[in-house]
Amino acid sequence: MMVSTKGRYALTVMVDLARNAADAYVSLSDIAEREDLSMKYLESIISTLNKGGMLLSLRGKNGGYKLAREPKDYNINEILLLTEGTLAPVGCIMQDGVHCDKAATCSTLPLWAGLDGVIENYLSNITLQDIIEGNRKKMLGDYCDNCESN
Amino acid sequence: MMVSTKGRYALTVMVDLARNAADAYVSLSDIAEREDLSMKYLESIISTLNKGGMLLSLRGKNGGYKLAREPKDYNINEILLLTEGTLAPVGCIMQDGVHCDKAATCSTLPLWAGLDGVIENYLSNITLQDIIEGNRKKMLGDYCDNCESN
DNA sequence: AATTAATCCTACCTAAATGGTAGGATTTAG
DNA sequence: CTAAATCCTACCATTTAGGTAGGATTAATT
Repeated sequence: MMVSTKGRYALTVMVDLARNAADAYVSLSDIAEREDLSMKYLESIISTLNKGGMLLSLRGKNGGYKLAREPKDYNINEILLLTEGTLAPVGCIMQDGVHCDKAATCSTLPLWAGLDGVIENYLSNITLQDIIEGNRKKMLGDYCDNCESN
Repeated sequence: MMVSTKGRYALTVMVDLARNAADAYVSLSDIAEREDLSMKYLESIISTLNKGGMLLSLRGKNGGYKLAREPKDYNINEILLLTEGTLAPVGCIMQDGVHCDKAATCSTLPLWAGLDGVIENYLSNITLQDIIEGNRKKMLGDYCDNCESN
C-alpha cells in the first residue's frame, strides 16, 4: 500500500475543513466525530499538516484549525507527500536524489521512474476543490461509468 | 511503498530470463549470481511466478526455469499483481470487490479509484519486451529527458 | 547404482513500519 | 478561575518486509 491511513486521514481532514470552511476555526473533536475517526490519532496527523503550512491553528478555548488557502489552491500530491514522506512506488526511487548503486545499468529503473511520474502527474492535477465538488470526470477519467461524454 | 522487493525482484528475474532466453532452462543460481541477489530469497519468489503460470520449470540436474510465453506477451501489471497480491494504492480499494462500509458516501473514493486506474493502465501497457529493448520513450513518456521528440 | 545439481517445500526469524493509545503541559475565551 | 482547545512526548501491539535454514525430491551424468 502506497498511501497509509496517515495520508488518507490527512486528506479526509483537509476535505472536511474545506467543506466546513466558513471563516471560523474548527475543532479537531468536531472533525473526528463527523468523520468517525480517532481524535487522538488525528492529532498527530493534523500536527504534520499544520507544521507543513497547510493549516492555520488557534489554541485555547474556541480554537481549532482552518485552511491556510482556498481549496482550489491545494493539490492532492502536496498533501499526501507531506504526510507520507514519499509517494514513490518503489524503494529505489528517492525524492532527494539518493539512489541504488546499480542505477546506471538498471533496465527496470525507467519503468519505476515512469510509474512515479504517472502517479505524481495524476495527483498534482487534482485539487481539494475537485474533491468537494465531486468532479468524478476529472478523478476517474476514461474509467468513469457515469460521467458525461463531454 | 507500493511495490516491495518481492515484486521488484520478480520483475528482475523475468527480465533476466527474457534476456538469457535461448531455449534452454536457466538455473536459479545463475540468475541470482548475474543479478546479485540472494538465491534463497529468489527461490520463494520464483515459486510464485512458476505456480502462477508465468514460467516453465524442469527439476533435477541441468534443470531450471524459462519463460512460458514470448516477452512481448507479458505485461508488467500481471507480473507485479501475481507477486504483490495487489497493487492498490490504498487499503480501501480491493481487487475482489470487498470495500469499506462508508464507500457509498465517501468523497475521496473516486480519487483512489482514479489513481488505481492510472497505475493499472500504465503497467498494463508495458511489456517485458519493452524493458529488454530499453524502450525509454514508452516507459518515461513525456518525462523522458533524452527521448526523441517523435 | 551412485553422485551431483537442480527444484521444491516448510518452518523460522529479525527489524521496521503501521496504526494507534496515554497522559499531561500550555494556551485562551468567557 | 474554569473549561475547552491545541501541543508535545512517550509508549505499545500487531503486521509486513526481507530474508535464512534445512532438508526432501527429482533427474542427468558417470
